[in-house]
Amino acid sequence: MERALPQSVLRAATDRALFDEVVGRDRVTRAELAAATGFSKPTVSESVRRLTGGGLLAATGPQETGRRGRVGTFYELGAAAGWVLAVEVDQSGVQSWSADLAGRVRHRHERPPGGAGDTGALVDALRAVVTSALATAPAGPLRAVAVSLANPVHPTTHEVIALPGTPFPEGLVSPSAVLADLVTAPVLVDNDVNLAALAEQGSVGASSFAYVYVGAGLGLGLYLGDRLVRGAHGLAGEIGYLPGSGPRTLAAELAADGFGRSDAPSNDVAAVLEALDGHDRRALAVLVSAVTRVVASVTAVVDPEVVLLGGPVGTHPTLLAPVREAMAALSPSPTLVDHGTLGVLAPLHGAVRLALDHAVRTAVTALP
Amino acid sequence: MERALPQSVLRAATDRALFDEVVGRDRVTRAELAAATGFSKPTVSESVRRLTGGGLLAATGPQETGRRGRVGTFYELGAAAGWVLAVEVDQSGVQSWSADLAGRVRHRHERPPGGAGDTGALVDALRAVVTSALATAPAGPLRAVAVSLANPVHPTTHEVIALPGTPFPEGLVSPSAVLADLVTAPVLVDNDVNLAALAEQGSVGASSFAYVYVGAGLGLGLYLGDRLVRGAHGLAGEIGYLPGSGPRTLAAELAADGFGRSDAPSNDVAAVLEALDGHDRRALAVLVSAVTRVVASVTAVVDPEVVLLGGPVGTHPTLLAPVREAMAALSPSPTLVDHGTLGVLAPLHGAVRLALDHAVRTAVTALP
DNA sequence: GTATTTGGTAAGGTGACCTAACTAGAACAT
DNA sequence: ATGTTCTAGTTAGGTCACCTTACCAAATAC
Repeated sequence: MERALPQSVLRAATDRALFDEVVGRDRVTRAELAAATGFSKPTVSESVRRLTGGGLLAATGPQETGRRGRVGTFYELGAAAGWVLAVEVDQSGVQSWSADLAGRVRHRHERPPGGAGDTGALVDALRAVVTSALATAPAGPLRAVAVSLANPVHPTTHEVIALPGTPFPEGLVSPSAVLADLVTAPVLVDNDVNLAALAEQGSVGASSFAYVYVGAGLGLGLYLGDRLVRGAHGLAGEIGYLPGSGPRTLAAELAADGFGRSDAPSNDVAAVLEALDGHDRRALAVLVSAVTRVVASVTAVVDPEVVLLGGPVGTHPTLLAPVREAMAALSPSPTLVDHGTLGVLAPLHGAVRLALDHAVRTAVTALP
Repeated sequence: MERALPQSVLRAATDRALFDEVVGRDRVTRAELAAATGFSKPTVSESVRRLTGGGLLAATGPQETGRRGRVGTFYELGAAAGWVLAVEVDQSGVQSWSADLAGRVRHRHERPPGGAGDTGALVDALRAVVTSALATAPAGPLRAVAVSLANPVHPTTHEVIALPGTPFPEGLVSPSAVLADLVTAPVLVDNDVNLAALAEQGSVGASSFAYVYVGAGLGLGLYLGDRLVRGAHGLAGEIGYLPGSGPRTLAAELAADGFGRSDAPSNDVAAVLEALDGHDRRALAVLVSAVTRVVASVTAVVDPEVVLLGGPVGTHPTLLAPVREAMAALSPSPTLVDHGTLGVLAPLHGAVRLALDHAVRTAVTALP
């Protein structure tokens, strides 16, 4: 057995807490930090010295304060603290956000999709987007890249997992390999729905949380006990494989119910939305039944505090009320069901959060 | 924000690691501990001094060693380190195990069940069992009591949750209230299937693990990322509420399929087992379909490394092969499906583990 | 101009860990 | 039998991350 807790984790935790506090408040003095975090003034001074030394924080000019005594030195996020890059890769192309370490998005870039199944075009677009992002890089080092991918990803190897009938076969690339020569920062890769869940969880704040995505594919992101649940093989949330009402999977039944596309193994989102907008009662019934199956399954298995519906179909306004009603009749758990609020941007928000967390954690542990 | 990590967590972690190492090896010298854990010899001596001072460890006589140099002082679990009490309360009565802090069971007690729905008899039996256990108490203080209950339990309040149609209505008692005047140690209460999962997980060692119980009731225990998942409202694993093939829940469908008892809202285990033993093809098909629905749902939602089947019906030998086959056809995840090995004793084993963990953790943090 | 209030530093202490160098005691070699 | 060699454990002293207490510094209030 190895050392359980090296002494330095204390220091890293302190530095992290103070850094987060500064970022959360924009501009603070050390005295305010001490009062807010409970650390002693000398400890705060020591930690802030490390953080400014590493460039993560910077002293700023004095500030008019209504208060009485001496005006203190204010600190804020360092100008060259660095940045993170969030990239989303899906059927609608490649999109990136460059954000500073406070999570503020500075630049956006995108490229249209190549043809369906055209992996070469996708790789080119990914490299082009990252190249543009690097060309307009904010000050300071790039500390982490997080890539959102519309395919399952292995939790430890970051290898993309090929499933039979994936709606996004061109996405079977290894972003870390593709970007290896462009970028030295660590490249984190995760499933788009997992990242959307991470983002929506951040808005809701529930520590036990599920995000159900209904669009071209069916997906689920789970956040339990302050951690994203990715599954032993990266296949947690692959709810297309939930059992349907027959012997087939839910995804297969939806396809057989006339929601599949003829040109790809995914749902025909446009057709579904049209049917819902036109108050097609059969379409509504089928979708409500499918979404209810998903929500009921998740509730029965992990009993989250909140379930949010997302994706172009999941956020359709006609869906929520009947699903809630069906759940109330079916399940004894008072789990809340609602719409997600971040829309198509959820995965990018989640990627920023993932990259940020990694960036700050490593930066803080590497301090002098 | 409060202090993130008090310095003393380091000490507690060290003491805990060394205590566990001693328990795991029976008798060890400090030098061996230092080598095995990576702590320095002075640190080990210091920690062992605290642990012996608190009675958790004790020095033992010298031991023949084939080695060359000086013979060291051997340490083992202290004679008066204390004990924990695991209690199971279900339809077959009340049963208790008294175990020392190494988890070795020292005494067993039990009482037959009262009549169905007779809460008064149940309370009496519970108090009688605990009274007997206290009468034959091992040396040292009782450090924790864990109660396994065949009903869902709220994760933080330990309140038992009443579900409509529970097969065990007489279990709607608060064990901590019932035992308050008998016992001063903390009383932990948890669902029997959760505890069974904890126990089976300990045998298997997978860090992402599900336990499916099929008996009078349907239940699921989940262990993800080194933690038991209890759900926001204590209803995680209530898989009777999974959607079935129709609009009803799986439990309702099983009942409608002729497996329900006329005298209680639960499955007729004797009838099911008889049907399976008699190679009743329809019964087998219905059960395989139901169990497959459960395993497939769990796999699709959380993708565990291993799923074990437990309970009188779940461990029936005719079930495993067809369920595995159906899963292979249905799910892309290479999740392993197997039988649990602890049988009806799983919840008691789990209760011991739960009580032990709590006992050792608190004992170690309270050291001088 | 002095009192008050607030920001920050200096000095010194504590607890949990470390390494290096020692003593204690047994087994083996000659 | 006596020294060598090996293992167990202690002592001494260092480091690191935190703490408290006391002080200095600089602003506003009166």
